[in-house]
Amino acid sequence: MRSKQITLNDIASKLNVSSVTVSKALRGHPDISKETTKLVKQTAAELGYSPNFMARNLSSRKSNMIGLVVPKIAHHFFSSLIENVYACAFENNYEIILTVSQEDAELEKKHIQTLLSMRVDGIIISISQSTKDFEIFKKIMEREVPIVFMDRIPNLPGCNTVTVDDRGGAYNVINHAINLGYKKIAHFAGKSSTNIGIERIFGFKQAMNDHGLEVNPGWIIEGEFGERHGYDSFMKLYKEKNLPDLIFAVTYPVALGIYMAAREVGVKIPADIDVVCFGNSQVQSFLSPPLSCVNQPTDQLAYRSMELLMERIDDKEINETKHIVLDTNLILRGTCVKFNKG
Amino acid sequence: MRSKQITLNDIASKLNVSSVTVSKALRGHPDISKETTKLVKQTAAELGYSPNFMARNLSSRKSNMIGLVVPKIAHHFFSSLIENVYACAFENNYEIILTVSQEDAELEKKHIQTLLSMRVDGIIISISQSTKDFEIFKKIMEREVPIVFMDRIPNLPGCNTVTVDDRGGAYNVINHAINLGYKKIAHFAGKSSTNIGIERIFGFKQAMNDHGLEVNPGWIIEGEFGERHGYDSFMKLYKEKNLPDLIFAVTYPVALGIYMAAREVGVKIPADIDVVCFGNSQVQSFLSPPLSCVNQPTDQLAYRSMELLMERIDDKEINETKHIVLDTNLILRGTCVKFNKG
DNA sequence: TTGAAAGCGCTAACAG
DNA sequence: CTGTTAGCGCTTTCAA
Repeated sequence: MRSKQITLNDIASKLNVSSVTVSKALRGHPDISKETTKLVKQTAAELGYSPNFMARNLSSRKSNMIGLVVPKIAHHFFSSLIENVYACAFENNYEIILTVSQEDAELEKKHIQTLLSMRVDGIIISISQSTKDFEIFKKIMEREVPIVFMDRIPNLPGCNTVTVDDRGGAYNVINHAINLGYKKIAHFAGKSSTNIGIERIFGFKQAMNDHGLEVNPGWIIEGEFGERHGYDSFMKLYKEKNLPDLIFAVTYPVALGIYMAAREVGVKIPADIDVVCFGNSQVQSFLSPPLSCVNQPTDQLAYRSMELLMERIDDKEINETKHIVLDTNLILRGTCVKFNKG
Repeated sequence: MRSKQITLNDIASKLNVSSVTVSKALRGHPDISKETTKLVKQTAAELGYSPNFMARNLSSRKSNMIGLVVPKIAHHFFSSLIENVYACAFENNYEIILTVSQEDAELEKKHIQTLLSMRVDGIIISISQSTKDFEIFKKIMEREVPIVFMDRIPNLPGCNTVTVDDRGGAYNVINHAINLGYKKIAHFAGKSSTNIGIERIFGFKQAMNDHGLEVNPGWIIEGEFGERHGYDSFMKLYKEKNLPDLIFAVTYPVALGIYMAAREVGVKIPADIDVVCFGNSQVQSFLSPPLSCVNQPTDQLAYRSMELLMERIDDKEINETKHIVLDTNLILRGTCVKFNKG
């Protein structure tokens, strides 16, 4: 197969010049005359030349590739994030090597090793919910491969992060709810081993406290970020006959799980119980009822992460660590807009 | 940065053996004694050796990378497809290089060139809706880089394809609807420049014909695959006071656009007008009303495509072209289950 | 069982 | 402006 691949030498010998000349011409190096450059480019096109990135990267010691590690792909938050990272990378002439950890720490580690082996110029990562061992991140940082943590970050000093103001977002939505009249509020929370889990719980509690409301410990239920958590936790409270007036779901899928469970047992949203969640998605306005949420600026998350990473790739000498925190905003739709009970 | 990277030579000199020995040992080559192998692996681990894939690929002329080109990523159909391709690739020790064409033929072409430059071992592609020039695909096939077309395929002889039975799926759902009593049925169709557009239209027409129903030309509206098409087309018919009893949407996003428009003008689904679409998504059951659809087996699409591609990578001599067509199934939820009008 | 030599395709540094 | 030399880190003969 590779026998058919055209190389610099093929072009060079056809034109009776050296391969170096061809190499330079193809890259538009000012060394080479307009004439030659034009001629070279022309024959390259004719021959269907396709530069071998492997070889190029090997000798130039730059790959123009950025590794991206995410926990999931088939969720709106991440697919939107990914799409934006790709867009920004493309604008800046980088290739993205995307890997998916499936929320599994082991897999994540393997992927990182692969990326390192591919000699990516830098890495952007949203860590999995099960990642507890941060040794590998330390190693990467020691190796001086720039890395930026995006949204899901480890509790590790000295690393560059781009996150959303999870605490503030949670605070705002709960504050809004309380002002509406809600008092019995539950939080189907993320694991407190994750930053987003902790921060959202913190914002929730703080809002409750600021209003002098008691936090029922049974109403903070930690779990994973998927539908299952929402479904199971709702069912648990339902069976205990211990449903609150409002549930604040840590993610959109968790809210979906709540919708599912509520429908199953005939509990009406928002008449009997109300729901709001962290994380937006296009289809939320089509749910019944349309789901209100705390909106995360996924485009900003992606672009700022890329910019920060590129900054570090371009200048390895910078030692300060940056923590970019982005604002959220509340999107009110059919839930969490009116208190329905006496 | 690269100065810190450990190479085969570093390990070799530390152990007073040649780099060849190390190379072989690391790959578990039977040439090398158990002892040496063990020793080598151990020191490699100690030193934090990370093999340089660029170099490896360059000299072995195999990249173990597969290029994947899709039109979109933030849509359930594609993200699910991608996730499954990744899973299958991982099981088979391949890396996926994912690129997103954004439904743009030019971008798609660039991405393909990049993949070729990366010397991927093969390519899986779902072509964009605007791809009209198939020259590049011919070139790839001439170059003997295996390529498999998945779901969105070009009208090009001699290429390997894995698709869903679009025609049959469309036929079945319309047949079901007609049996229910629907007669005035519209199809918000895909562009007839795409295979899935054509096939779904064909299945639609055939079902109508088989039941002796007339196809109103104004009720087949071609367009793109996004929300916009659904919204605009609905509004068009609404303003013309020419709404049918049932709309068959070519994709799930198109159906979503219909929901949006219908709500805006106060047309009730399914009481006033009913909707059904091609393509499933987890959230459809949470829509109001839950949306019925023709389900595509994304896992099968992905796995069969990967298998076919790997087959061609492993044996370049095979000349026959394969066309794998997968069955769909109807998922009935809150729409298209009962005819509501006299 | 090990290693020396050659080369994958390209680029960087330097000479001409 | 163009070319020579050297080498990126690895694997593949082939000889020892």
